[in-house]
Amino acid sequence: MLQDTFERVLPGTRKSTKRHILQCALECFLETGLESTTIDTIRQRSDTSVGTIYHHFGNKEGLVAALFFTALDDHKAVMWPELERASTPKTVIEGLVHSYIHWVTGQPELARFMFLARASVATGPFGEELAARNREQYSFLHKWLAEGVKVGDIRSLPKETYPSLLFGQAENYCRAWLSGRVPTPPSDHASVFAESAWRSLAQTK
Amino acid sequence: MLQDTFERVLPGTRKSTKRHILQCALECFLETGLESTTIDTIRQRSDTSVGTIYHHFGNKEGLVAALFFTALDDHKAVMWPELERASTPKTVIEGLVHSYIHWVTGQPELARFMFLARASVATGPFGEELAARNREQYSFLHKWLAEGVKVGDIRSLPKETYPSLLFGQAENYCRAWLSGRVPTPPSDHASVFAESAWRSLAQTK
Amino acid sequence: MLQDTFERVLPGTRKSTKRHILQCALECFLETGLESTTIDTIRQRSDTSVGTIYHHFGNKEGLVAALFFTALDDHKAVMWPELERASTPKTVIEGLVHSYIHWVTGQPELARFMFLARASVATGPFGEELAARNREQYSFLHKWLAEGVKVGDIRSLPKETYPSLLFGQAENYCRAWLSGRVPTPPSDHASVFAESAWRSLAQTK
Amino acid sequence: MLQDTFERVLPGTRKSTKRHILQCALECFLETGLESTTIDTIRQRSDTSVGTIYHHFGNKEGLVAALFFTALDDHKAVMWPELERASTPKTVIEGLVHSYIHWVTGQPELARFMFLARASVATGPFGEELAARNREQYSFLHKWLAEGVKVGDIRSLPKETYPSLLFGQAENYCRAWLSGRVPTPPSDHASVFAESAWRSLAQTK
DNA sequence: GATGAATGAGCATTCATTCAT
DNA sequence: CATGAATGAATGCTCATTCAT
Repeated sequence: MLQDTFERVLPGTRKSTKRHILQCALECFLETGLESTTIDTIRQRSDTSVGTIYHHFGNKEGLVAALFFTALDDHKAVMWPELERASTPKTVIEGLVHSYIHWVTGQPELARFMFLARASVATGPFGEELAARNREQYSFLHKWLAEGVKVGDIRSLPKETYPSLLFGQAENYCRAWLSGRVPTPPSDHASVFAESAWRSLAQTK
Repeated sequence: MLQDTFERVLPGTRKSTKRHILQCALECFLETGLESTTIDTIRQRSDTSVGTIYHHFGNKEGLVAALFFTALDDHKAVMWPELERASTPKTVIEGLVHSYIHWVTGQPELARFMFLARASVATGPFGEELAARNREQYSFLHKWLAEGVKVGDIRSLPKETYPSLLFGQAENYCRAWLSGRVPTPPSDHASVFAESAWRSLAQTK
Repeated sequence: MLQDTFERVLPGTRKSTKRHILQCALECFLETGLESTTIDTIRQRSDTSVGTIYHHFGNKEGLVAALFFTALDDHKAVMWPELERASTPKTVIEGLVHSYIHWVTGQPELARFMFLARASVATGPFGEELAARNREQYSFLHKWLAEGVKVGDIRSLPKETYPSLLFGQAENYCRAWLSGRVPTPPSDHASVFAESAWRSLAQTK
Repeated sequence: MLQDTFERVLPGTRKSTKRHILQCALECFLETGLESTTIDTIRQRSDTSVGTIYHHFGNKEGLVAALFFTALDDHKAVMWPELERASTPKTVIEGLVHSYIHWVTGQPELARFMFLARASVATGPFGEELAARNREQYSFLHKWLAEGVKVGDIRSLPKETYPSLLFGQAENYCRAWLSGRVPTPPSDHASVFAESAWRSLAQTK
């Protein structure tokens, strides 16, 4: 299953070598952590050479970033459509939480890697790119919410609290599941988190 | 202000040297990260010698753990009393969120350090100690919630989702604030998160 | 101007690719040094491929040697004729110094490269070829000087000191100019060095 | 003999380890060249550890610089006194050349190393320090020469040509000797170079 | 001729840790 | 208690060179 992650995620990437290294690196990072994984570990697992790794990714940071943005793209592709589904506010809000949980449950490796690598990527040379993508992603959400506030469906709250109210609970549980602190997959509780998000955001008349 | 953190937190520690090293190490870890901070960096900042550092903390992991459990103790001392305050369920739930946010806002360095070091401590030789403390801490909470469920104040939900529902939103925002992604301190939005937590957990009759 | 160096120096080289690589390699070596210049740097600047570079020059050492001997040929072509000009000893000696300075001033890139690469070439597999060329070049000079000594025009001195007495001062200044330690081009002081060389070598009756 | 170089040159250096590493590094650099000598080569020869080498010198560049400035100090200590010897201009000029040759002949290892490392040091982070020392050193010489010009003993020439006229010939021969191109030590020809320098600089009435 | 992916030995440097003083 | 010289395994990365296409 893990073997196929990048065939699905990066179907355009013909170069099997590059994709293969990404796959192996992901496994190494998840097993051993970002800093503890050495280039040589990845080389052994992927059965290539350090030269090849550097040829394709420049350096370790570049490899991490390539992996991270691949995950981000995949995450985004699952999340976006939800906002555009014409439906009631409740359905959209709950749909967003469901989508988030669906992605994490479907791609636990990529999800864990994103939690693992976010701080590192944000600090490194690709930090600005990451920040830009985040801004772009949330601007859509904020536009949708602003509309909901105007119509009287959504509570009027400080803008910066919305993402936390919407995803905070689900994310917290996903972290716990991904790190093994709780055994039950978030998908089993998706409705709980979806409903709580709606309770948190809904304007009660 | 930062200078006094450990005088308040570790009033018993007479040895100014040890406390001084802890303070300097905290600053280094926050500025440079756990792995990137070297013993020599801490030595320079604290103007001692590597020998002294090893004398007091055994090794780098021990230094991190000392710092982490100091923070955990402080955090716990602020959080616990809340559960014991006799009051309405709503007040207790909201009080817990307020306490959490109060601590993070009052000890941002320690809070950031806890987010920074948790994974490392959990994996290392002090992992079991950390897990035990967590179990102990949450068992009180779960007992209190079970009571609320029985009485009909609290929604009956999977036990493992409660912590996420209670703290997830506040924690998510605190992370964002501590990492600089949002500028407004969580204390400014404490009521929002407190109320949302209550909405998420309250049994609506 | 630099663009044309090899069109003048290597007019026979039809293959513009080869000449282009030589030109780019020269620029790289001068800017970054012999060892610090990598094949990949040259590849980037010349917009070719490593394969092409290796196809034409065998290896890095071969590229350096090709450049060096090109410079040596050019240098020789300017210097030789001077010895054959029928004239007074003074004119010949001064002419040699003038020629040397004229070449360095006219081909500062090649001259700098010769100073840069001589040690490397002398140690490498082309060392013997270089030594042979040097012997050949100086044998003419020594023959001419021996004649001058016999006739009583030139001081009788240890044979091995003549090259140093003749070119040492000019060379020292040229090095200083090429490395930027002095701003005035050697051509401005050519007569000073020419006259001093003659003073050093002339038999005072 | 080589063993004692640094006991004479750095008598104040008590730390035998540091001095020992300097000595071994000098030998390695002379045998193998600056770039081709690896830290590990020096470690093997000095029978210490890489950690110790880095502890004392920071990095390879620092080791080269330490060696270079040690040589420069020694060179300076031999050259300076000559200018202060009250004597005829001819004696001073010839004395300077003799001193130069005497130092090179007496410290061939240090002399070779200076030729080897100068370019590297000049380009690196210690370049400005080197330039400053050179300026200081030559300012004395230029003052002395200016006096000689005023009195009518020394030819009036462009200031920047004097060092080349004075030392160029000797230096050129020393380079040839140190690199093995000529077998006879410069000391055997010291008078030739001293006299030629005087001929080059003397004002002929 | 031209290309560039692949190779892997080799290198400078880092850093936690030890221990004699 | 304090010091800091010494250690050496480990690591990220470089780069000349090869070779299949």
